[in-house]
Amino acid sequence: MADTGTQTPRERYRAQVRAEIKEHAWEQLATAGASALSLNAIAKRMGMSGPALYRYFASRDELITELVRDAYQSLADTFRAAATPGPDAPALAHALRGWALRDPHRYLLVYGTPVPGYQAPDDVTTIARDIMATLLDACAALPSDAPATPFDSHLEEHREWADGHPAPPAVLHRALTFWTRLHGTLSLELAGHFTGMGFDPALLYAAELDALTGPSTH
Amino acid sequence: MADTGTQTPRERYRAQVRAEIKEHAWEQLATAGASALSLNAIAKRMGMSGPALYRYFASRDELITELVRDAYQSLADTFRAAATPGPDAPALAHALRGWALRDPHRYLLVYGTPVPGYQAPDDVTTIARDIMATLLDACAALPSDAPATPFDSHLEEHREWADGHPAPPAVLHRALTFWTRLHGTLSLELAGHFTGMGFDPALLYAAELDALTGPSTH
DNA sequence: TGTACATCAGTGAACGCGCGTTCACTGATGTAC
DNA sequence: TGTACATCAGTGAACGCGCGTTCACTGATGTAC
Repeated sequence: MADTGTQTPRERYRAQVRAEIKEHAWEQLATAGASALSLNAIAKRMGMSGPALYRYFASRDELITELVRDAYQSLADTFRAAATPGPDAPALAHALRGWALRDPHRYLLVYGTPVPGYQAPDDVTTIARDIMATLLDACAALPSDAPATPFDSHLEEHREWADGHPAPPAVLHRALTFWTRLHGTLSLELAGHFTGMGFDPALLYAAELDALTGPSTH
Repeated sequence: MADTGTQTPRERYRAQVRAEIKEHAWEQLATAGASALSLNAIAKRMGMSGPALYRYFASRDELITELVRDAYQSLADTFRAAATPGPDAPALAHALRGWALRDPHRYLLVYGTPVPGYQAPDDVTTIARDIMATLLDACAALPSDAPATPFDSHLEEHREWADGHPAPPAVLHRALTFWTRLHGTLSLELAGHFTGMGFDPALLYAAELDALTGPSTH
């Protein structure tokens, strides 16, 4: 990630094995679920002995933390890329859904049922704020015609989470709404609650997006 | 649940112990998470030996299935109670949030990250449809002024999930939207994604409800 | 270019643990005559 | 009311398993002179 140029061969090898461990971890996450993640199983699938992994991760918890961090970072990168041509809420929405469907377990590691007792490290919060900032930019660029609601004034007094972003409360509200509505359809879809219902989840998602941005953008 | 009158003492005792096991299971679910549910641990906390529980549940999976079923049924009952004075969407919304906050792990067992490989039994689907029916009734009673969307016509052709309910597509759409939006804020709140953000999740939830029903109902 | 030494990846054995589940058994509770 | 039998709740031992993690060790890779 940083300083790739001045790596010694040993450092490069370490980074490579670490990455390979994480790849196997993702695989295992996808097939067996988050709580079944086992260092021994990963080692076995890599053709190594169990204790060998302790050269690369101090504990199982550290590996999970790393996976969570990577998941957040990957979403932040995806968002940033979707917003590079300029702030664009529909583009963010599509990027979010694509990112989630590409690897549902990565999405669930971030937004799924929290692991009891697990505490996300500080830098994850930083990345989360970065994601929110991109979203706020996009919502600020949206044409605004919605009337002010009581919740808007509540937000005016509780805007620390916007991290200094100059958006007016209506935009803060819209960003939150954007976030919760898309997450609502997406998480129900990923949890399988729409299977067997007949309709196309993608269209429901698109309908929610339209309601948020105005049908004109479609 | 059924036939309580003609129970023999032995049957009554069985039912009692089964209930006690489930209570301990919920407790353990709340403290250790869904995947850490252990028959042995439950038995120990009840002052029994591990194998004793096999008189009451054929396996760990059967116990979990029973918990899932109970969770669905309890939501269905809550919904039905909230709709007894008459179909009332805001009442359902408040009932849903109350039900979720009263026991977050029960909510998460239904709507959280799905356990890989776990397949819900058929009667759960039946209960889920019952819940949806109550919601459809409430949405049908709501004043309707929204313009028809492209998704509405898609729903017109994919309405099997409404299980014969005569609601027009706009109502189907509204019911789905009701469901996904409330779930969106609720699940993010329960997963802790709003902690440290400053605003009051209850107000965001109320704002979403207002947007769904029109501010007049508040 | 060669030798001595330090670094470090990986191994295998071991520890203690808890899990789900089976099995043969004991002892109490209920039933039939 | 009393005896013989069937039912069934619960026990303790056992099986096999996989887990996270530690430890002392081997052997290869890099570094310093």
